[in-house]
Amino acid sequence: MQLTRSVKHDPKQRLDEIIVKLRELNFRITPQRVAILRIFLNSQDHPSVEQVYAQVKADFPSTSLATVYKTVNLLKEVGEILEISFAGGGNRYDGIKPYPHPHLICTTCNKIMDSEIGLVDQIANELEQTSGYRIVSHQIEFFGTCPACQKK
Amino acid sequence: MQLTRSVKHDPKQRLDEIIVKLRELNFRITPQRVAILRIFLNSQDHPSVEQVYAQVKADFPSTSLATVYKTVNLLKEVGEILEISFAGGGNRYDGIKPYPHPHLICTTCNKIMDSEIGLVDQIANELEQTSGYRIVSHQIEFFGTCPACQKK
DNA sequence: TCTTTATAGATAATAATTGTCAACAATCGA
DNA sequence: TCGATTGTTGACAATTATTATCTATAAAGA
Repeated sequence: MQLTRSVKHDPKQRLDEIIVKLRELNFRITPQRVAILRIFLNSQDHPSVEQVYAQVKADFPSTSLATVYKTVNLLKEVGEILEISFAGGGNRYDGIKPYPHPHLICTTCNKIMDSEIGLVDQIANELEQTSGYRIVSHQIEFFGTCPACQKK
Repeated sequence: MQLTRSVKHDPKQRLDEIIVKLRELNFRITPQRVAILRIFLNSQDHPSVEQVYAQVKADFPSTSLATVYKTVNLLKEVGEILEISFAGGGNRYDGIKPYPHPHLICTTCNKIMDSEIGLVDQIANELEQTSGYRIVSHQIEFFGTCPACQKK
């Protein structure tokens, strides 16, 4: 099992690639979709649907929240954004590394930080052997306090 | 950081211990709370609030869903049940091993299986060093298909 | 340009959970 | 054991996050 994959992050190139992909899958390229996609490709901070909504509305005031949700689901389904879900509030999304990877989540300010752990694939393989499950994905979140919040 | 702790599982003894603990914390011991606690201490299968509700109602038909939610929150706060939350449906709970530990979740039948990974504490320690976060908890879930569902 | 049909936007509906509050009952002290 | 105190229950309203519905619109291909 190989869960992770490498995606070089060049927002402009990825935007073009994703547009081609969506077109191939017979989805239409609307200005709203492009705007939302751009936001994801340029956000380092794992935005929520509500945050994306606020940003799209800045340039595109008529956009509906429902459209953001639909686009988020679409991008999730084609594998171009990753959903991060945990108790307490809405889901968060990662459009830069859209494959499962561990996160460090600050329970004070809600900041989410990426972290790569090389061992994940090995652990998943071991678990497959011992449990008989066929593992296809994972969700690994560590909760605590970020350096900035520790100082307060 | 030591996230895991060992809790021997003797439902009767734990019931008594938790009751003493709740009393010490000035919470009242009501029949509803005892009934719900018993259910958690005897469920191997990570029940949802709705499932617990159905079970309590069997012996105690007047119980309200709100009471189940309130009791779940209480038990969560005093650290005697673990909340397992992931996208798609309601939270699930573990009253047998109420400390963070990895799970294998079948995306077909929703069965949740426990799994111990010795490496978790080491990984958390490493992440603390490299990130500066102070880690206090984690949530590690692997998703896939359980052996039974693979056969279908 | 015209036609087809997926999509956007508005809003209703749903699901899970939390808040409110009066009646009740667990606990403690006399 | 009884009575007073106050935390808890149960019923239900409210909230939050998300999805479904439906009509007008606009993207894409002929």
